[in-house]
Amino acid sequence: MSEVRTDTRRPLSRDAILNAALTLADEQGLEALSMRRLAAQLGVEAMSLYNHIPSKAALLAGLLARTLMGIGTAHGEGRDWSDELRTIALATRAVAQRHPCFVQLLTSQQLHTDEMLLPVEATLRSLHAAGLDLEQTAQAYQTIVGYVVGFLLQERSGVIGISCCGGAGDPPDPTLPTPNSVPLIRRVQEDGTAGDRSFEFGLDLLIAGLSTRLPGARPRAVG
Amino acid sequence: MSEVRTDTRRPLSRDAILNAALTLADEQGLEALSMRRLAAQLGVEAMSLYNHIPSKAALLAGLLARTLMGIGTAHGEGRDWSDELRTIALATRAVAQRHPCFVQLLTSQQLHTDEMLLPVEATLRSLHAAGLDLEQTAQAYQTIVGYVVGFLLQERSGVIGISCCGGAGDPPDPTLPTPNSVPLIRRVQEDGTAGDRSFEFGLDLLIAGLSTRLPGARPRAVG
DNA sequence: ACCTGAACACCGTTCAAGT
DNA sequence: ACCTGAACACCGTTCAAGT
Repeated sequence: MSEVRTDTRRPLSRDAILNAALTLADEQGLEALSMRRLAAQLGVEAMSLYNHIPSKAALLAGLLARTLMGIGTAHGEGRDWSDELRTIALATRAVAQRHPCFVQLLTSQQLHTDEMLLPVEATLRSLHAAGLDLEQTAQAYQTIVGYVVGFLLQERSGVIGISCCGGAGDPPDPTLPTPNSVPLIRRVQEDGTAGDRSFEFGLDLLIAGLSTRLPGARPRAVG
Repeated sequence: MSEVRTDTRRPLSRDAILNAALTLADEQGLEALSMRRLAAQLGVEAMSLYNHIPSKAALLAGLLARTLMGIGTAHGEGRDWSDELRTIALATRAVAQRHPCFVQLLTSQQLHTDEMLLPVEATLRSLHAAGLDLEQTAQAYQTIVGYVVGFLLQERSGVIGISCCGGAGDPPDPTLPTPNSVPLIRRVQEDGTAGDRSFEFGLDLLIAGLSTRLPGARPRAVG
């Protein structure tokens, strides 16, 4: 309203842009995040953003890096590598629950900047330091991360899986379209997919399997 | 050249459109698939497509349904449910290798039409018929599909994981940008991620775990 | 019935101009 | 140094018009 209180309108930094972008993507979905809409939200013209961020791809990379940081490093939080893997898996799921756009962010771009690779590096280091050799480290990482991301994809936005049509999309048809074409899916849905329990079920299955197959476990990394 | 041989230019059906779209997406990447470019490839104007396909979303749904069909149903191909799960997992990976755009197709939209849900239904039926109850069926399905899709995401296009920066994107920087910021990732990459072996390692880990935890296995479904 | 041109409301991004 | 308007090359989609 009044152009006297210019103090309230903050000076538009890269950080402020990332903040606004993240809440916009979380609340309205990643597909609603356009440079023009983001600028409008910040009370500024679209082209002003390019003074702080080189491209939209860089913006998305920044969002992914920022959310990835929320996973943490789990350094020394577990007594052995399997505890650390478990901690990281649960932390990843927590981030996905805190930020609805996280999984889509993660699965729609490469981890090509060092900033985004840091959490990966930290996890690998944590496994390696716990006593796994290079191949075992890669194996454990790849298996667990595969499971976690795949599960989250099913959980969020109903992609792939069975989850009850929830997520970003609108309900496909209020009136059941074809009543009995896929009956078992409906029954499984009505039975209810037990989210937390189901996630930890598979997670513990994997970790237990890895523990018996990868002998390198050590009680505590010294130094 | 000659407008006499109109016979060679096929009459543009939904099927021909899907075929052209799939090869375009496989060869140039899903982000290169636009209605206008697809039409140009078919020697037609963009708006002509709307006579056969209601929207771009429907086009993508059709592509996903078509590629999903390639997984097959694995009905009676395995001796028990764990063999059937294994068959489905390997078939899914085979589709991903045959169609570079498959994983992106799968992780970027919901399975909201019955056409796309049919392979899921077939898999569930196969598990249920093998002796698992409803909750066990959901559990086994969710765990395996999570792992498979997550692994494929890492494998294709270097999303998430460690894989050697390959995939749809161009190499981020020929001159190594920051030589020692993420040293362990580089070492793991150079060590080489053993694709097939790594996939089956985790897969068998999961299936073995499921086998011991889900007691409902039966040697052969009767009828 | 099927194809088309023009048009609409959006995109990301560049660039010369403003302050 | 930072913001802006106009412009460019793209999108998906509608609609009235052609055959």
